[in-house]
Parts: sequence; structure tokens; C-alpha cells
Amino acid sequence: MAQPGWHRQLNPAQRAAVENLKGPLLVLAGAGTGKTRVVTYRIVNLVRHGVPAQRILGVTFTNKAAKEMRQRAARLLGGKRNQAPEISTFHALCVRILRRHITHLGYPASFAIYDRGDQEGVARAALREIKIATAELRPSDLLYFIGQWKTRGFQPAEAIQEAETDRQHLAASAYRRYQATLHAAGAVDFDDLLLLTDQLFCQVASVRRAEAGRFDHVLVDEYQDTNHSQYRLVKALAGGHRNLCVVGDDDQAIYSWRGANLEHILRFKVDWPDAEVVNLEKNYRSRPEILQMANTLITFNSTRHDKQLIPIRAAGARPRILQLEDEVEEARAVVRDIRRQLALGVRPKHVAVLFRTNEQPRPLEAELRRAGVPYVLVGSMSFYDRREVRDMLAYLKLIESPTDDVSLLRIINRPARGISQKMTGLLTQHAIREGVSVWEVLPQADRVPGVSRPAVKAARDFVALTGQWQERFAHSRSLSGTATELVAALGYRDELQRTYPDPAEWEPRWQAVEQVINALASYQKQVRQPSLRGFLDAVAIDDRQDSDKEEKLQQNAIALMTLHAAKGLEFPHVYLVGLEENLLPHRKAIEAGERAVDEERRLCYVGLTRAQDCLTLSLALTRQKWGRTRETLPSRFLYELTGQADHPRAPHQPDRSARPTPAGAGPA
DNA sequence: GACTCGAGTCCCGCC
DNA sequence: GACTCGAGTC
Repeated sequence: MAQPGWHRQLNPAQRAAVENLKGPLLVLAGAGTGKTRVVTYRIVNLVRHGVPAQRILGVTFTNKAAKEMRQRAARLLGGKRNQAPEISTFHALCVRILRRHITHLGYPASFAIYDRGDQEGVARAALREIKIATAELRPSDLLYFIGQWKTRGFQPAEAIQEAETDRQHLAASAYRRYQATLHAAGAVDFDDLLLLTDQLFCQVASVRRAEAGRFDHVLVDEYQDTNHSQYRLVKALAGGHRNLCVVGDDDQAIYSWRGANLEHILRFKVDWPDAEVVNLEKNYRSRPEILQMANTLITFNSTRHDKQLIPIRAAGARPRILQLEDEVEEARAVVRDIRRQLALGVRPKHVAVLFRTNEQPRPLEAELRRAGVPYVLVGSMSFYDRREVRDMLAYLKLIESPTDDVSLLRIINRPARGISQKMTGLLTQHAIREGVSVWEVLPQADRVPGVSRPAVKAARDFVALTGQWQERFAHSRSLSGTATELVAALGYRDELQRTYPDPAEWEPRWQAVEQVINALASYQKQVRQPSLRGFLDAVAIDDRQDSDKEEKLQQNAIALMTLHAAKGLEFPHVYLVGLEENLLPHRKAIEAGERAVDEERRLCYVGLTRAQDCLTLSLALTRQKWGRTRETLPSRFLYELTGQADHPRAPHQPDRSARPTPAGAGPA
């Protein structure tokens, strides 16, 4: 068979990964070794060899990755829509599976998906119900514990067994309550999407067979980031045909804190003994000087597949290290340098500033604004946190799933309709006692002791109103049109104007409402069979149709983002700021011990390997922390990556008098 | 029950 | 520095 043109563009290792089509395959791909290209070409090659595209499943972790892969595959396959492979994130895949089969687990098919804000409400209520003072355990702490358990696959019963400290015991019993509340409300949280799908596959063999039977080939990107449930899902989906290809890099495992287990990629050969292994080491992205730093740094980690990134590109500039007085000076120096590059003709979109924590970009933003340099802060999802947006979504959620108590309680008196907090409290308590949702109590509010007559009427009116809009949405030909009518009928705009007389206050809030409707409009334009539930699912799993962030990234602007958000991306010019002890590696990681610091080192490694041509590292000698100026210490990673640390694993002795002279360090 | 005020704590990262 | 929480006050 004649080889298509792209075949010649692959090196032997890549070709092996693309051509070996049968059975399990592990592709260990370092940073910048053409991983995405290999996955996409492999899909294309499968289709060339007669596998129907829709029988191929590609799984990624982020929507961005899924979108990119989908677009590339479509381009190479000639873009026939009915010929598209199924490429989605783990979460999107699970939502689709659960929508079809979740009734087996006793949840309604119209289950709501709770986001972080909703979860906090449920957590708070759970703590209150079992009489745990928030001083002992705050809702956010509880959610942290629950997240830890869920991403490791623990049900409440197992969590109770597993609990050691007092706090863990409290949290474990609150977890049981929390889960019961979700179940009663017909709702699931984000982690449940994976957990329940796994549970479904275990308990209902016919469902597992049906879902696994939809595909002949499964490909998984970033396999080193799979958690317990994801690992089991992959096994369940690929166990029959065994045509499983996983791609990953153990040196880029940076998500253990959300349950990712490096073991999964390290033991792939044990799980699939007949697996072939392909190593991709040739790096097409970065200059050798950058790779040398990255290679040197990562050897300080002990548990890893021993491999090196081999540079393909010609020599370039040596990475620089800037040392500044404080974080404001650091921001100034970085922005000054960026402007210099821009003046030389570098395009803004080719520059990224990377940092460890979300408080770091503040001074950078200030400097960039002052300098008039266009920038985009990637990953801060403030829009969907806004009160007005959450109100609108709560209305839509309630219309879609009336048993969703969190949404109901959010808007039952917004705009004010005479159901006071006290009345709501009585209704909620009654619902808990009866073991039903608040929605079911409302029509019989008169039977609840203490509820006033006007409140009874208001409750009934509210039920009627919701029912009416359920009807209208059910028969709606334009979701955004109906939503516009809903907002008008609610008098939401008047309410905003009443609450915030100053136009500077209410206008942006009103615009937020309009943006929800815009998002709905763009959703129904993009999807073949739009539904309210489909829109809410997309919003919940972050598959934002209006994703203006991404548009901005395409636009010509400097990208500001965390190291975690930068994974998978590349830029000609990269600035990695804040290379200080307690920041990178983060204080919490240092306290947690060596393994956690290893993950920080991988995080730093991810940052270094984002750079194609120019890499600049920086640190500040002092930094504001909680309102006080504190002295900092240079990051141990600076000593390691410049080859100034003893090897391997020299005990790190932070010492201000023995400041490193990291090559090229000095004021800008 | 709504309010102020001071103490104590603090967000590391995200689908 | 910003935020939450609980004590204390009206």
C-alpha cells in the first residue's frame, strides 16, 4: 500500500507507534516529542486500514485537548462529519454513559450536575445536620476530604473504615450525609461522574458490555494522570478487544493531588503483558540549552522511567535567570523584557508567563496594563462564579430537574416573592424529615407547621411558575428565545436595578445575564439536537461553547497561566517566574515530604519544556505574603537545573548568604 | 435576630 | 491583606 505523505514526516519511533495497530500499546512520550501528532496519525491510520471512524474512542483530560485532536483528525480524514471518531474527555464520556443508564443506580435520568458552589451548599448542610461545628470542620475542608476519597474510589462506608484522625472520622460521617443529600436531590457532583460510571459498569454487566461494545479501539492521552476510576473505566472499555493505546510521560505527572496515580503508567506492562512499548525521546520543540536544563533537573527525581530528551533543533540562546528585589520589580523586569521582544517583532501570542499560584499574576497584570501590552489570564473561571450567572443557571437547572434542591433554594425567593428565609428553613427541614425533595413539599406547604398563609400561596405560585416554564422549554423551538422570555417574565432586570441603583453596578450584572443567553444561543447553533440538559451538561463539564478565553488565546495576546494550565502547550518565549522556596516547590509540598517535592519538580520540568526558543527564569528576594514583606530563598530547583546542586539528592540547605549565582543571574 | 468588631486563619494546583 | 467566625451589644 502506498504510504501517504505524512508517513515520511515521522521518525522510526513515531512510525512504530502509528503503525502497530493491534493489541495494547504504551507510548512513553517525553515533552515535545510529537505526542499529539502520533495519537492523531494513529487514528487516521486505523481508518485507513478500514476501521470505521465512529468505532474509535479517543479520551483526553481537557476539553482543549479533545477539541484539538478532533480538529486535526477531521482535517486529515477529510472532515466528513459522519466519519468522525468519538473524541472526548473522561467527564464528557461519563456524562453520556450516565444519561443513558444511571437509572440502574437509582438516580433519575435527568440528574443535575453540581458544581463547586453547589457542593459547598450541600457540604454546609451536611455538617449542620449531623451537628458538626464549622470550627471543627469547614465545608471546604469536608469537600477536600470527600474529593480525596472519591478520586481514590472510596464510598462513604470505606471512608469510615479508612479514617484515622478525628477530623477524618467527622468528615467520613458527613460524607455519608453529603452523598445521601445529593442522591435525594437527584444530583451528582463532578467526581461522581467517574465514580458512578465505574460503579455502573461493575454492577450492571449488560451496560458495561453495551458501552464497551461501541468501540473497537481505545486511545488515552496523558495516561499518567488517570485516577482510580479512570483507570478502571479504561480497563472496562478496552478489556474485550484489547486494542488499547495509552500515551503519557511519567515526568509530567502533576495531578496526584486530585487522585492521579503514577502507578498506572508504571505498571502498564503488568496489566497488559502482551503490550508493546514505544519510547519517544526526540524533542522537536525546544533548543538544546533549554532541554539540558530540563534533563538535568528531572534526574533529581528517583522514581521514574530513565529517559532523556534528545534535542533535534539547532543551538539557540542560553536561558536567563533574573533576580529582582521584590515581586513588583520582578513583574516590571519581565514586562520590560517582553516589550523589548515585541519591539523586535515577536508576536504577543508567542509569549507566555507561567507561575505556580493564582496570586502571582496580580503584579504582572498591573504592569502589563500599564504598558498597554495585550494579555489574557488563562484559566480563571470567574464568569460562571458570578451571582447573576449562577441564578440564571439555577433557573434552567430547576426547570430541567425540579428535585434539584440546591438550585431551587437558590432562586425560590429571587426575585423576592414572599418566601422568607425562615419559611424556606421550615420547608427544608420538613423535606429532610419526610425524606423528599423541597420541590415535593411546596405544593403541600400548608401541612408544614409554622408556614404562614401568604408563604403557602407563594410556594404554590412558584410551583405553577416553574411548571409553566417546563412546558414552554419542552416545546421550545429556540432555547435562547425562551430563556429571554423567562428572564423578562421574572422581571430580573428590574430586580437588578432596584437592588443596585447605580448603573455602573447593575449594568455589568445584567450583561452577565445576557451572556448566559448568548452562550445558550451559540450552543444551539453548534449542536445538532440542542436541549436544555445538553447545555447544562456542557456548562457543568466546562465545555464552554462561548469560551472567550480560547478566542483570546488565538488572538494576539500574552498568555498568563499557572504551570498546571500550561501543560500540553508550547510557546517560543516563556517566562517562568517566582522560582523560590515555598512557592516552587510550594510550602505545602515541602511540608508533605519528598514525594510531594518530586511532583513540584515535575511541575517545574513541565514549565521549562514549554519553551521553544527563549526561556527566562526569575525570582524575587522579598515577597508580600499576607500583608507582610518576607524574605525569600531561591528555589532548590534553580541550583539543580544549573548543575550547582550535588547529585543525587543532596540535602538542601537553604541559606541566604550562599545565594546561588545561577548562570546569568543578576538584576535586569 | 441583626449588627459590629476583633481575632484567627488563610487558597497550591483543576476537569 | 482579606476573609470568616464567634462573642458581645442593642
